[in-house]
Amino acid sequence: MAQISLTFPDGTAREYDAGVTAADIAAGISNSLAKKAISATVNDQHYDMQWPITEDAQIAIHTMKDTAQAEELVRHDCAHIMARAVQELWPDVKVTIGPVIKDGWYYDFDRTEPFSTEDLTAIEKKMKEIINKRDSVRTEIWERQRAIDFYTANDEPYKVELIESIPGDEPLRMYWHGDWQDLCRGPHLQHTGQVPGDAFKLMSVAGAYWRGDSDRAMLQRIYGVAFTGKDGLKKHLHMLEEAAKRDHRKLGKEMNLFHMQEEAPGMVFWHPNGWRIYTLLQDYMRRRQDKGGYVEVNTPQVVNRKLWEASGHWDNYQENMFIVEVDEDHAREKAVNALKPMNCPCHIQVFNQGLKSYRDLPLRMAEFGSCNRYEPSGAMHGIMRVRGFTQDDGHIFCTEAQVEEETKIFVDFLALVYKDLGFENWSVKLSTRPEKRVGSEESWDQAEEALANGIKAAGYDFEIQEGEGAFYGPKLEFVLTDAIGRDWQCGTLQIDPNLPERLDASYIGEDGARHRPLMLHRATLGSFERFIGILIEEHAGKLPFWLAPRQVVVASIVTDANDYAQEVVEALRAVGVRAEADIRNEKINYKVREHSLGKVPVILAVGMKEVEDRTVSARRLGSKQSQIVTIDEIVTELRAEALAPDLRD
RNA sequence: GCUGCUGUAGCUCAGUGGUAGAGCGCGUCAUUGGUAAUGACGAGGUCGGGAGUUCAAUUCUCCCCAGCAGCACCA
Repeated sequence: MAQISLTFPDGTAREYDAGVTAADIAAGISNSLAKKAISATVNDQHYDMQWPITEDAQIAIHTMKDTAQAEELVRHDCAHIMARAVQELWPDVKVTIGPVIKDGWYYDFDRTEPFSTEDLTAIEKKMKEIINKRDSVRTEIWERQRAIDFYTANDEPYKVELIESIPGDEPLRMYWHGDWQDLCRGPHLQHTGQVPGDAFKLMSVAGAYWRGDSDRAMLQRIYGVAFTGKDGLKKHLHMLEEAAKRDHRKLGKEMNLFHMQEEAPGMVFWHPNGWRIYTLLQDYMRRRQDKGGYVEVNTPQVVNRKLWEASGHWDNYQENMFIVEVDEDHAREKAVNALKPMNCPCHIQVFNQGLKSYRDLPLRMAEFGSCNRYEPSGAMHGIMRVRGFTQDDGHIFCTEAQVEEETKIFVDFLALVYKDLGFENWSVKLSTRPEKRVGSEESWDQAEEALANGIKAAGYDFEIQEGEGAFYGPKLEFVLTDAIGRDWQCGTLQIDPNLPERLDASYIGEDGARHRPLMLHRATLGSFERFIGILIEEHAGKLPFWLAPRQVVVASIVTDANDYAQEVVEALRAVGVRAEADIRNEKINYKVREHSLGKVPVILAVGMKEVEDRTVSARRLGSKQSQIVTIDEIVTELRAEALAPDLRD
């Protein structure tokens, strides 16, 4: 038999027969390792203990201490164990797929009856039984047709379909533990007992379409989380609890920022506190955009269908538009209008007024544009996904040659804004040409390259989302993450040669002839609604001082200090700090507690001592300590802090 | 839009086939207190909307609306 040489992490190399498995190797090293081993990394590939190794390789054998590998295996085995538990409890349930995801796994089942909360408990119990059986995991490679015949005979139509959709005719890997069997790439643990029985939990059931296609069967998906030990699970559950406290819907209520109600689903009623944040953010963005060379415009909310027909929205986006029919007296037919779902067609109307020269390009046009989209009911989420929202929208009219430079300028701009607003972690995605698209391959090549180069020039890494671009052009997405780890696209930059064409935008070139400009759709925050939602969650409601709707409360300790409290408030207001007096007949403890819960960043307590000394006792949100300072000192300090980042020196 | 769950006082929630309860908040009074809840008393609800079953529905059934989780969607 041929010999191969395997090199271990400590650098030693050993000779083995070709086809040796990690299990053999571990057994050759020690009994305890053979028991503890869970998998191996062979030349950077994650190997099952049973897989034969046929070539010289670097090898590392893993135990549960190797968290990355262990978590992957535990979660993957949990998926299988859960599927087995479900089929043992309800033998007529059909299995489909069950991948590992962040923190856990899910598995999709086809079952007529819905899974109830009690069912989940029963499944968990059954899973623990299976784990306690310590059934060894066995794997075999099967010919494709044999696998198809097997699943056909076992009445598992989804598995048959899966195999048929796998391209090529390579043999497939089959796995067993006990009598239960699944088609799976692996790797897996050595036996079910290697899954810690106290470190997983089934979290929820929800519907999910077979193969992610809304035209196909709705399956039932069970989500679970799993870790390598029970501390991991405990930490995770605690993290979820903490995240729930940052939820912008909860904080929005607690801080009295906004509300929503049944009569206007997906529309925000901004309260004074929330609207303060909104306008501060808008003022800030306006100043930034002015400095960034944008011209601001404002365009109509209600526009006749003719424009939407010309732009293509009428044919492609109608089901997402609020349509307004007006039955005018004496009119032969009803006037049909739509609330604008996007600002771009209107911006081209502004661009089209008067002849434009190449000297006008790039022309950066901005609008805080209110849009309405009839979003599917299930898509709505707090103020992050709504039907009425305002974009910090902008369209850059430019030539192809200017795209790369404009991209870099925009990314720099966005990075500056995100930094000002306290975001360190955001990611960029480049979505490339989709299957259904317009335009030549060359123009797509050029557009994708320009975006990639622009972002690289700005100094950021990006991830490519193959085929996720708009039908008219590629796009950059700037993604922020909410409290419980859901990603939200906020900023965007999209190249669009299509709309200028459809709406006949042109400029006079150096050569005296008419040319078509390109249009770059871009937004930095995305929408104020979504961004404020993210902002609240990122800061857990404790907004930076300049954005805090209520900045200072001056709380009197005794009634005799009330006038003085009012005087301090006036001194702060005179320099533009948002201050209010709390002279209610309540104890200072009560006032401190209430305003702390209300996330007011600074509480100034004043009693008789402060009245006599002309001082305040200042307390920062989150701090247990207070500090005695003079009125002048606190006014100077807070006045500086109240400035938006772009107004500081 | 799809699957499942939920909807009771301003908020958070308990509860029942015989038209409802707590805590907080709110109002009044007392209290003048030193950095995360002072006390007493009081007001407040067609139990999401509609229909049905029943002597009787907030409770059971159906339809609708909204919210929540996930899926799909987000040119």
